[in-house]
Amino acid sequence: MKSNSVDVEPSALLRRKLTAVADLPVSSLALLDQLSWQISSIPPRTEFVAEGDEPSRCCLVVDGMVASWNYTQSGDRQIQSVYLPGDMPDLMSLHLKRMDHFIGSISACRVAYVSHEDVERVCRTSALMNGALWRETLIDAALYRTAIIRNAQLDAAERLAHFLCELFHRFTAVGLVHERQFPFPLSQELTGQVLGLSVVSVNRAFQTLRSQDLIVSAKGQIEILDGPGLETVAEFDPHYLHFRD
Amino acid sequence: MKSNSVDVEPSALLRRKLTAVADLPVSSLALLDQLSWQISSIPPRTEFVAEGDEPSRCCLVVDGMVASWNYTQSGDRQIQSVYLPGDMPDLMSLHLKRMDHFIGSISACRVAYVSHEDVERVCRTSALMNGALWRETLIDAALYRTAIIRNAQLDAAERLAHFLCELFHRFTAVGLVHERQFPFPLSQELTGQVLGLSVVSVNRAFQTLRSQDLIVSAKGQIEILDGPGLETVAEFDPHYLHFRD
DNA sequence: CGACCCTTTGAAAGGAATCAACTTATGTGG
DNA sequence: CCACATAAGTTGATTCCTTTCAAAGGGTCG
Repeated sequence: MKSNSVDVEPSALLRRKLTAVADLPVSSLALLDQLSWQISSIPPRTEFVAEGDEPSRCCLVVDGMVASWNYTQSGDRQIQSVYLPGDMPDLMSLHLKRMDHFIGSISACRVAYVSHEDVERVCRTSALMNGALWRETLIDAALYRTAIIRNAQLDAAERLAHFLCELFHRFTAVGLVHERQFPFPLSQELTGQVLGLSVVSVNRAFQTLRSQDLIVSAKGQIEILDGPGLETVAEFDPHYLHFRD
Repeated sequence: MKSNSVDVEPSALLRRKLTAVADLPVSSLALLDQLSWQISSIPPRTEFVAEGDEPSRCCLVVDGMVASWNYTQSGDRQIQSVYLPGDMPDLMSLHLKRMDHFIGSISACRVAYVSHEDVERVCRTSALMNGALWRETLIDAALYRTAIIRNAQLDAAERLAHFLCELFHRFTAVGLVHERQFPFPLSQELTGQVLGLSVVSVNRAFQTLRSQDLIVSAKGQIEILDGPGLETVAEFDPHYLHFRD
């Protein structure tokens, strides 16, 4: 029986994520066991961190999909990034006191909270862990940079293709891809808010990719039929994800 | 006589920049004097860090304007961000070994190089300095996030207005605004590569802002005639820059 | 079964890209 | 100091992609 959930133990999940990017010694990784987590279940489409907040804790996505966004004056929402299990959407709050954006759930999800104090203690104890967490925030930044390029240089179908390639690689890194399928809980409306497109354009972009037999989408899942083909359409180069291998 | 150059002493410049964002004790800031800098003059429009590089040093912009970019397969260039005096464009190379983008000069400029070793020593010595440098990379990330929103949600003139507001605030923070004027060495072509617009659209966006008496542009300088008006057009909220005050 | 959300489709309107040309600086060498 | 070359800014006309508007299906769930 395949499953889209992962190890519920937050420290183990984080260990896995950090290891996907860099080779850390066991002695450093063991420090993660000193972190005290508090697990919380969150309904779909719920903001749980708001712009202007000054959090005293960070969260780790355990399950489901999380996103960060902002609003324009006309009330439109622009999603900046999505976060998968193993990601820490507000790790930046460790050093930027005031949130400059919102964070919320896309699907129903579970997040694990850890106090800034705990994280800071780990960082002070181990320069390697300090570096590893810093690196996580730098990879987030690399994703943002790539989103800038994606939205500026690619047309609707290419943009969607690129986004799906990114998700495929990121889900693969945390072991959530089964038979070339991964969770895709975003409605076309929300997908549009990620890609800077209207719902109508997203719908037609999906049709384009489906008609080229690149993907199949059904029931909140995406199946990649032709990975290389999709990456060609998207001009996708996974280097910016900074995964090992 | 007004001047657009700043203190040439890199450590002093960096101190000023870090202080614009957080209140650091003198004892921590003194550590910056331990950094050994090597100053280099760079001609305009010169790539000095390439995608794929694995730098062993970081650079600090001393003078002029620097940018980071990538190329599409068709050879188009997309600029991700611009860097002003006091900024460290490749600070991320400290923890991301491989560059996923290019860095180069817009105008003629001077940069000061410092070895990763030196920076790492300062980070190990002081948790506060470690946090301050980490924060710098997080603010870069906040700029990227805002660029995503800017490019997705604003039309041509609004986008340009937003970009100019950002530059105005950032130049102000390092003391390079005189009589509401700041350096703007970007051609309209390059401005388009920042904003995801064609030259023609940039040209018309400038005309729009000028015709509304919001700005004047001349000789590589921008003068803000109506700051509040410009910020209204751009829906600009400076919180994302995370400056103190 | 109906309410609701999401997806899909068609037609029209709009903003930006593209193409092409012209003007205005900047700069170099004869 | 002018002739010429080159880069940057400006303008108009056309094309194209995406948005917007409007409405019709399709699925889910109380």
